[in-house]
Amino acid sequence: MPRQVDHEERRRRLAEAVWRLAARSGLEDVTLRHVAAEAGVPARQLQYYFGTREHLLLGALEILNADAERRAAQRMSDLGPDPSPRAVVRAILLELLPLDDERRRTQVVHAAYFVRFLTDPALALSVRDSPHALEDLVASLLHLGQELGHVNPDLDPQAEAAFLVAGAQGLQPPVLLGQYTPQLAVNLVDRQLDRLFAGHRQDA
Amino acid sequence: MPRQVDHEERRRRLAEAVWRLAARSGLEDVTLRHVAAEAGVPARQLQYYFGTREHLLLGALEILNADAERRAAQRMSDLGPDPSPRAVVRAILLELLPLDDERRRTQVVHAAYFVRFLTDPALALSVRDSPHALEDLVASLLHLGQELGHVNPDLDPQAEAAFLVAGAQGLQPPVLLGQYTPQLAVNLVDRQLDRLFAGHRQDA
DNA sequence: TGCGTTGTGGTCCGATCGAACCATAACAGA
DNA sequence: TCTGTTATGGTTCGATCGGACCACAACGCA
Repeated sequence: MPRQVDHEERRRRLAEAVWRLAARSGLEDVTLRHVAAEAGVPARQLQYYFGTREHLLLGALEILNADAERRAAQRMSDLGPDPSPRAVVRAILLELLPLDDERRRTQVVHAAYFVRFLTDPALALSVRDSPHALEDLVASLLHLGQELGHVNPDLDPQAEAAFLVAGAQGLQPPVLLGQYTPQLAVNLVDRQLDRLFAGHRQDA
Repeated sequence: MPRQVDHEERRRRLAEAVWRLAARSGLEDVTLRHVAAEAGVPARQLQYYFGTREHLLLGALEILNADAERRAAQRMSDLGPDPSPRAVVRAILLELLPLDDERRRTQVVHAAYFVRFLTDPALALSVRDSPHALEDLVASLLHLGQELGHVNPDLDPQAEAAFLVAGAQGLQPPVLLGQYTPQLAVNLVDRQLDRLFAGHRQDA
């Protein structure tokens, strides 16, 4: 194999150019020429590494999702050993808020792709593979919290988890638009956690 | 004035074609030719009634927003005279869910425009004119509910209102993607209303 | 030293883009 | 009936689109 080149590295650089353009003005402006100019390479490279524009969009999204997942996993393990259910739920929800440039970028790019998710079957797989994974995870943590006596045993973990996740996701637009500060969004989430983790009985 | 033509009617028809295309595959496919074909008119008409493509996108969005506002107002008045705070809050939140074709279309088109809202100053005005109007309205209704003894006086109306609205808005994507049924989303909202309108003291 | 695979750069093609341009049909008022 | 505004249709332009094509540089292997 001649001309040793790191394919993954190349694809990542091109994908990053796609993200920047998509976040700036939507998929509309993600043309092969613009991406090439943004990445500082001849347009021909895009064909070589991704083939068609459709594959470029799909590939860029996959890399973005893989990155986001890795960062999320990292922040989860940063919680240390044996984190409380509340801390884990909080970390999950904060992952859904645009609290830094990486999360902001991920969420804006997802917004740019969203309408395509509705119709494009290839892209739909990127989001539908585990539709309720987050909600189920939060629900199980709430259930665990109930067993530990941190959470009111009367409430329905699944329903509360679903609304918690929806709430965090619904806080994205106003924060991205600058209507809410990130801090306010975090406060709103914490307030809900205060309510749920009210500690009805400290003993098991 | 010759050739009596209802301009508003024409612009509406063209705007509807924009909505259909935008909802189907995003702003990317909203080209002058596609819109003309979708509306069944020569492309020239779009120039005449909207000027540039940019003005077409902006105009179509304004008509969409005006329609949505009118429908919302209609459903509010359908609540009858002297509706309970809970009924009004519920109606507001359900307006944010894709429960029929019109709401679904409105919300999908908004999603298609979203990334533009972040950067395009002209479009930003369409959403930023009253950033907290909904939250404030819900908050005032929760406060009224507290005075009527329908709502726990301990909770913070503004914070709960903000999270309610965010939650409803965050339920849009899973419903649009078919991961949640509309009925499930409504149930989740009603569950939160059950919690908030717990009726701590029935007398004032 | 060739040889064949791998990667790069530049160019070209047909299609389509947004928008300008022009001719003319329709019709209210003089 | 004539006139000028209003509206419509069709055509054309330069730019840009996605993607195909071709020549060739780089390099491991025989």
